[in-house]
Amino acid sequence: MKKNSVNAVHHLVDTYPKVPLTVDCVIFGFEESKLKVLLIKSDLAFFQGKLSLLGDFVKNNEDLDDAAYRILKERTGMNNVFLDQVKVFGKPDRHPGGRVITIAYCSLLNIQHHALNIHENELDWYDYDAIKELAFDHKEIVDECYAWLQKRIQEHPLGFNLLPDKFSLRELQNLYEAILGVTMDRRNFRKKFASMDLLIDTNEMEQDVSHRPGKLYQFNFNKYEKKKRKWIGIDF
Amino acid sequence: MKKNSVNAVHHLVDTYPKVPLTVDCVIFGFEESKLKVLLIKSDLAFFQGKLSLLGDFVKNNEDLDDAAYRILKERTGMNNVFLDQVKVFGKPDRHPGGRVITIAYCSLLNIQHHALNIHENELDWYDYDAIKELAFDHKEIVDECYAWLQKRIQEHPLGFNLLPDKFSLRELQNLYEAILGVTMDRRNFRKKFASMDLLIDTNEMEQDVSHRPGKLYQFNFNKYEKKKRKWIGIDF
DNA sequence: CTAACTTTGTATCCTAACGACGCATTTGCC
DNA sequence: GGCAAATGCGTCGTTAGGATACAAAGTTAG
Repeated sequence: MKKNSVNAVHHLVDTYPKVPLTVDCVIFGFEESKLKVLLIKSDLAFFQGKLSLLGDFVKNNEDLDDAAYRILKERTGMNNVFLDQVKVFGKPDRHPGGRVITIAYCSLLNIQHHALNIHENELDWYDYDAIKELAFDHKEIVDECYAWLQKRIQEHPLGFNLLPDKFSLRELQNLYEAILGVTMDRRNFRKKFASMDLLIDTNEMEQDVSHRPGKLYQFNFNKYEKKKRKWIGIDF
Repeated sequence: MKKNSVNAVHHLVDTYPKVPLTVDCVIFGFEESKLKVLLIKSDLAFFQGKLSLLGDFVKNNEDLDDAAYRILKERTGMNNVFLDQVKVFGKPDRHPGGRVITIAYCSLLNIQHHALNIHENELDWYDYDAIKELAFDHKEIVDECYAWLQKRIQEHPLGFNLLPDKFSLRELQNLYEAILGVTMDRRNFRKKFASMDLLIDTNEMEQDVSHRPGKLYQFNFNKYEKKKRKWIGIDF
């Protein structure tokens, strides 16, 4: 009875058109006050020379998020990094080899933490601003993820994933300025984050700076809980 | 040369695992101060009796957004409605008939506009609050879309898609209160929208209300342009 | 060593937005 | 006409955000 309906469903599903499914990871980093993206030389001869995102097909019984984490782990050796689904790209002609749907994931990681096995894989960091053209529709994907990041970083403490464990307020501000493409007043920025009460003063100071060193802080992930938006968040 | 590389790519793509791909539409409506969702009795015997979202598989050469628009058109007869991609759901076991990936789209539409062909299709509106269980993982999908809507409606003028062309400020406030699950001060709400200068006074009044009628307004889509967020949008 | 320079860190002032609330006005209903 | 219910307008106090002043700490050039 039940088994019959399951069989019927299986038959139905078998009649569906099927498409290959991939995951592409837009991996952002931050160094020298610049937003970076991790890219690799495309492995397709068709795109000879062009750069592309890190991606792979989704395995048969693999969850989508797991696929994205797997790619990150395989390519960078990193575990436990921030990762979030952003959007699906599925134009019928986006892949030269036939239709391929891809799910874009955005990831943020601390460059210092994984300076490893970069070059052996033809993998490297590129300034986001300098990216002109990529293989497939990857330029479009990167841009969507960047827009997503700009928006998200203002309402959620993601930025800290891009910084070292301990950072100065100036580094934090440089991060925000680089991502949002604006300049802000140093003192108001400080005031803002001080009032949020989410930074831990480590009682350590910057080293190797050629001017007055600033205090180093850590982000207090424990203390953070999503603020309940007051209704008057209505703002458009 | 080029043809060779194209052939090679085709062969590569052919080796990818393939999955059926569907689109599911979460269609919100608003009536009697309540947020509604358009649901249909599942066409699978497996889910006998349970309700499900409006969905269909994506055709071979069909763009994803087009598929979502097609479903809306087919099922509701509506064109030109608001529609946006929200998230992909791809747990390997989310469909009883085998793996099926689905892309959730969120749509908002004015119930008055399409009171048509509802019942002939076993299609009907249900209070969002009363939805307890749905076929597949559709409950989870609806909830994600609802969360998406709550967030989105505060920063983008979507709500007007759920209202008649002409509406009173009370109706507008009821909409926001229903979706955000809060109560707001009537006078501040009025002040807020007045200051935004996006409502056109139609010089008409409500009809058929059992108390003092309010003015009717229209939303001025032309005048709206996305506000540039001041940096200090940082708020978490 | 000292003066000039750079950057950090704290405090103050002003304005605009927001939340709370008072109240007169307009309609329906008895 | 009087009451209830909702609309429409205004005011007041608080607060967050932007601009600016200035002292403190450390580096570099003479």
